[in-house]
Amino acid sequence: MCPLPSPKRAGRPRSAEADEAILDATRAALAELGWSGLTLGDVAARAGVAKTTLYRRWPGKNELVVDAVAALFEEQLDLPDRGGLEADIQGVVLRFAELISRPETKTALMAVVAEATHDDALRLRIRAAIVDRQKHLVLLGRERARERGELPPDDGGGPERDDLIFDVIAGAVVHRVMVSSEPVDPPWARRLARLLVGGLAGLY
Amino acid sequence: MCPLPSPKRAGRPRSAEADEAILDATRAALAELGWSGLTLGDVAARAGVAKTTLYRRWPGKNELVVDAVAALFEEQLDLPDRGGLEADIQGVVLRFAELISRPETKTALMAVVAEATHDDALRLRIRAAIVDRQKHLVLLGRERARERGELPPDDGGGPERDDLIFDVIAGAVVHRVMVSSEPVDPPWARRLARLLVGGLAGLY
Amino acid sequence: MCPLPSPKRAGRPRSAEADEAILDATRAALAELGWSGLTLGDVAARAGVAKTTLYRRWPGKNELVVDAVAALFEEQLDLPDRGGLEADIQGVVLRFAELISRPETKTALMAVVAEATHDDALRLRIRAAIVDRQKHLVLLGRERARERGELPPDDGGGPERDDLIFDVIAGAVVHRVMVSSEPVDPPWARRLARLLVGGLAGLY
Amino acid sequence: MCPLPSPKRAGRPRSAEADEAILDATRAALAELGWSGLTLGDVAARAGVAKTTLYRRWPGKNELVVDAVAALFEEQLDLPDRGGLEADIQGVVLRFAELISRPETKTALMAVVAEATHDDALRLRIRAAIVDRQKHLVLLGRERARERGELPPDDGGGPERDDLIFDVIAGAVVHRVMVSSEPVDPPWARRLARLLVGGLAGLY
DNA sequence: CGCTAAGCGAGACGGTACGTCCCGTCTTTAG
DNA sequence: CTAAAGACGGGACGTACCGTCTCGCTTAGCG
Repeated sequence: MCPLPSPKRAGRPRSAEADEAILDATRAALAELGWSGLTLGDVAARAGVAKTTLYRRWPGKNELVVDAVAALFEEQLDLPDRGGLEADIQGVVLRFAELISRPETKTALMAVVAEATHDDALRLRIRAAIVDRQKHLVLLGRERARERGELPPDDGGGPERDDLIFDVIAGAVVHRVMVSSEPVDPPWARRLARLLVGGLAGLY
Repeated sequence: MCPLPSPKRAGRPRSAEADEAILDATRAALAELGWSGLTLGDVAARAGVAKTTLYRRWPGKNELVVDAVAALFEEQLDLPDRGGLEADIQGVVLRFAELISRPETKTALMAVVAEATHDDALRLRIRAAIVDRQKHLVLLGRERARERGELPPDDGGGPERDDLIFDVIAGAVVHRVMVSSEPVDPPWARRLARLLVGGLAGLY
Repeated sequence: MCPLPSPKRAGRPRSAEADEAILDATRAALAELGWSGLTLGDVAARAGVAKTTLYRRWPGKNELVVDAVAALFEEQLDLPDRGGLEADIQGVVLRFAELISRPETKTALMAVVAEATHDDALRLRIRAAIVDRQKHLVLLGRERARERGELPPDDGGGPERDDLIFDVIAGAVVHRVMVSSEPVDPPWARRLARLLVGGLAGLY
Repeated sequence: MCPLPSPKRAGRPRSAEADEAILDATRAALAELGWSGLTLGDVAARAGVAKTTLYRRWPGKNELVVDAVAALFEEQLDLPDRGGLEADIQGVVLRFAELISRPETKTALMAVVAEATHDDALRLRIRAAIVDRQKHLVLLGRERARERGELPPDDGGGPERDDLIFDVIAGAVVHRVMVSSEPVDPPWARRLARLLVGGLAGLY
């Protein structure tokens, strides 16, 4: 993922345990203290690792947190086929909500996105590690809908439509959780899914 | 607005110019340095004011920034009637996008929301100063649509529907600007509006 | 001595107690830990002071230690008249030895002199704060000897003779204490004094 | 000399080139950076050697520097007979001055002596490697003077007199070079020699 | 002649101190 | 009582070295 030194190196190799311990400690500290309370010295102490070891791998708080959070998104790439577009959307919504409602992601995601407004490299990292993985789920759902005939086949409309539907789903979930501070429960998810299914018909 | 109005006080009164200078300096510093680069000492220096003066009025960075950004939302409460639901939604979307695309809001909004995950008072302040004002626009648009007969009259469905449509609109805009880093231009706004108008029909 | 800001200043004035506490703590830490074990953070903690307070007054370890040690030399400027040149020299020797044999000076003096080989400002500081005060005693003794007629009056021989006798006395004492690690006791001092008195006769 | 000679060892023997390269690099780094700027990592890099190689031979900075400097004193053990006590003293003085005025010795000697105030083993090492070699010269000069009849034969006065004259000569030279920062040139050396010859007459 | 024990380079490791920056509070003088 | 100025105690920062360790690779000598 992030620390990818050249495959064959002289000297003592980096400890893989340390990597894992640091990321675990980061998530724990985030959940406990929040973004602004997160201290790299504290993370190092929790991980039983020297501060230098941490800085050898990540340039700073932002990048570390992105990787720590990204790990949570890593294996969530699949989604059961629920048999219909509306049900699939509802599933995606609940999956998103589950991930971003965890205490460690809730406090971290917005903060790193805020930092990314002044840091292009960070933005790319976030996109590669988190956003694109979420997007994959949305596109997967649309593909299934096409195969089922619920949506017309790809007409070469380009990626704009991808972006629209992804921004709507992800944005709505994030906004509800973070700004409105309301839970994303199955009823809400179903209403959102119904709204989108109804609207998509008119778009294609 | 925010600094405790303290109706009757002895001694030299507080300078009103200072308030404005501080908020202006805060916005300038935000746009220039981003949230994490923002320093209260630096804001005070830009405003030509002592740090004490600043702390006398605001308890900390978070609250100051909320007020500084809220001022931008203050007079944007109205929206011309564009004659139809889809056009009105498009108008709201573009209005939102315009506000949160400014450099000072872009970097600040996400950051304070992130802080608010661990600070209830801050969350209330954000809601009162910013979110509710945005929400007002959305509700205003729905009311007009009802008056025009584009939507059925209020059936007492409660505030859930308000929350859904607001989270969808605001969330989509924020996500496109902040996460996808794509512009919210009239074509995109129109496609979003069409999606929602299509979907709303099925919800009511 | 060292922190001499302009006489009239805005803002809170620097604490004189802090100055004294820092210098005391420095001497204590020196005596306890030696030069290389001395830590500015530790000094600050002993003095009950923040590290920043310390750095606001002194640029680094070297300068702080010079001032801390110099304070010991400050009031040792006088010397009782023992009635004769040899006795006066013996007195000076014992006085020197007493000062540089203290644990805090013993470890510190050589170290700062070593640092001064690469730092001209430090060398000047040492000279002004410590060396010149020692030298004063030596010159005082020679003046008395002239008044007593033990030495011929000043023949305009210039400062070279001052330097010779001072380097010999101070150097011998320092070398015995630091390098030979032998005590400077009255018998040794008397033998040194006799050597010098005998030799001085031939020089003038 | 210093790296444990370990008469019989299995495995690959230690590189003798490395030893020399390390000591050379140490002297170069000392002259360039001074004591406090000297870094074992830097020495290793200059010597083209791994840090481990260095630590396998010396326990630390102090010991390494003592050995590096001592090498300079190693072959300076002899002194031409100048035909008289005063001339011999002058010769010794100039020889000392030459050695301790080099940039690498100037900065190193005082520093290791300062460290030795808290480290007995280091003090012994310094004495054996450096001080005793200097002392040998002084005693050699006195022996010659006795053979010439300039000084009375050894009356069993014990080593105290050795220590006195040695501390005076070495101390004066060191003090002039390090503290007074004045050159030890032939005129100064001659005046010091004359002072001592005159004084010694009265001591014996 | 091939084993084996040590040396060697490289560089990661846990740690300590550094000197700086900012925080939020305080103590001053001036108005 | 406010304001500007600036020192204060405190805490985190990111860096530099320390001295140790773990690697993969020589390199000698002994069996």
